[in-house]
Amino acid sequence: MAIKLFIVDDHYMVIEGIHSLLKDESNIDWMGHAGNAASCMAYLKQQQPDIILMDINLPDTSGIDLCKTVKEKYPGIYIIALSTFNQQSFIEKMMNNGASGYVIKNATQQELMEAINNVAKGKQFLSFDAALAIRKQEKHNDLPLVTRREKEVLELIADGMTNNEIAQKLFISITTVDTHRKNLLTKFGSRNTASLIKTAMQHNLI
Amino acid sequence: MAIKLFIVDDHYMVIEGIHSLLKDESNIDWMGHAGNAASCMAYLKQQQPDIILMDINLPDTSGIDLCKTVKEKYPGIYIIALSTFNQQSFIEKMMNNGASGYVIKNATQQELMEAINNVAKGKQFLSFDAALAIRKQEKHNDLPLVTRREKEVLELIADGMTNNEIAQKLFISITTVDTHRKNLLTKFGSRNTASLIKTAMQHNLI
DNA sequence: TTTAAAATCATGCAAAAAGGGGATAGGAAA
DNA sequence: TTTCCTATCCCCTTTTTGCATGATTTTAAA
Repeated sequence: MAIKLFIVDDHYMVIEGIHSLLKDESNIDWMGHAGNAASCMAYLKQQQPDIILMDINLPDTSGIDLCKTVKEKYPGIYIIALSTFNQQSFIEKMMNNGASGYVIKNATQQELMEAINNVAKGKQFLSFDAALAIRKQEKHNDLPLVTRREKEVLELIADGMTNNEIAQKLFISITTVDTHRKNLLTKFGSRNTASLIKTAMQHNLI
Repeated sequence: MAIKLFIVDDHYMVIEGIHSLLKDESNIDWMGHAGNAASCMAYLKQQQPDIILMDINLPDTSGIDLCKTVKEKYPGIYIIALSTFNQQSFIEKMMNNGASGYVIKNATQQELMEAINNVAKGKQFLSFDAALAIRKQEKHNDLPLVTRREKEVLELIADGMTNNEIAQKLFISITTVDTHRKNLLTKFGSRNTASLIKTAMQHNLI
């Protein structure tokens, strides 16, 4: 029985590339493609594939959110995340949202087929590079753990507010805001606000 | 006479996609591909294509830098930038570095061929979306114009250095650094360093 | 070559942040 | 229960910024 495959990606060249890679595979039933989250959901109302290859960057909703939505409504569909980047945070988020695999867009035909076949059997599959990225992240876990309140304060700092203004906005004392600020500096290993904001943004925390 | 075409892109699926799109075109001579800047330069020592389709994001050097290098050594080769994003800054940088065209990766076969044919004749070509992005940017030019020195100072600020340290590093007076800082704040309309760094990063200036 | 912009330098003051030291209360986990 | 974490609060000192208001010299463009 052929595996029914559907693709969500806004890049025509990528769709064409995958199609070209898989067109000679007898056990793949190419169902078509969608260029954004909305038309993907519309398609799923009509037909359900076995596996969706889903790009992380979509023009409307992000692939990460779409993945969650699809899995909620159609838990039987397996999803393989597609991405240009093997960024730990993306991989994690997709897997947490129910994806069964993660393949980087420079994967070979063999790698892609391996991913599809594994996932079709209910297994998980991570690209070699993706697995590497995850392991690297596990080793030196350098993204600081900020608490809810700290993140809140961090965002207000980034918006240009002073401790005083933040204190008024959050109905807490200036000294409390100052403490959070100091803790943020310590956690990020930053010397001052400027480098704090920079590294926080690099970690996508703002 | 067929147009000799070479591709630099680190994503196998994209290469396969383009290959698939162009394989039936009689006036395209597919010369092969490179997955990074280094192997592209190595290839060019042996043979020179007429046109290079060049991805902006490469694993080693960025496509923006590679474009400049190639045009310096082989000014006769036309370069078409390939990108997932139609970000004004990327488009501008590539064109400034000698690229003749900019095509987004969701371009159709027709659009791609139009780009190649135009560029082969020495003309310029921008994807519809890319042209739109450029025009949009020209209209409400909200990204502040920072001078070389200001940008230099900005980056050092983002690295957590104080005015004093920056002054020592750049061999200028503290008051000069302070002036640059003030001008940056004014240009960005920021209230303080925190929001300055945030908006600067959002504009990809850091 | 004239003009405009960029880069350089200065003084003084008020506001804010950085860095040091602590303290208390509540909740979750061990 | 005790320990750890989070969130809250306070005092003090020094450093750094932010803001105002000036000026001179390169450098680039018209």
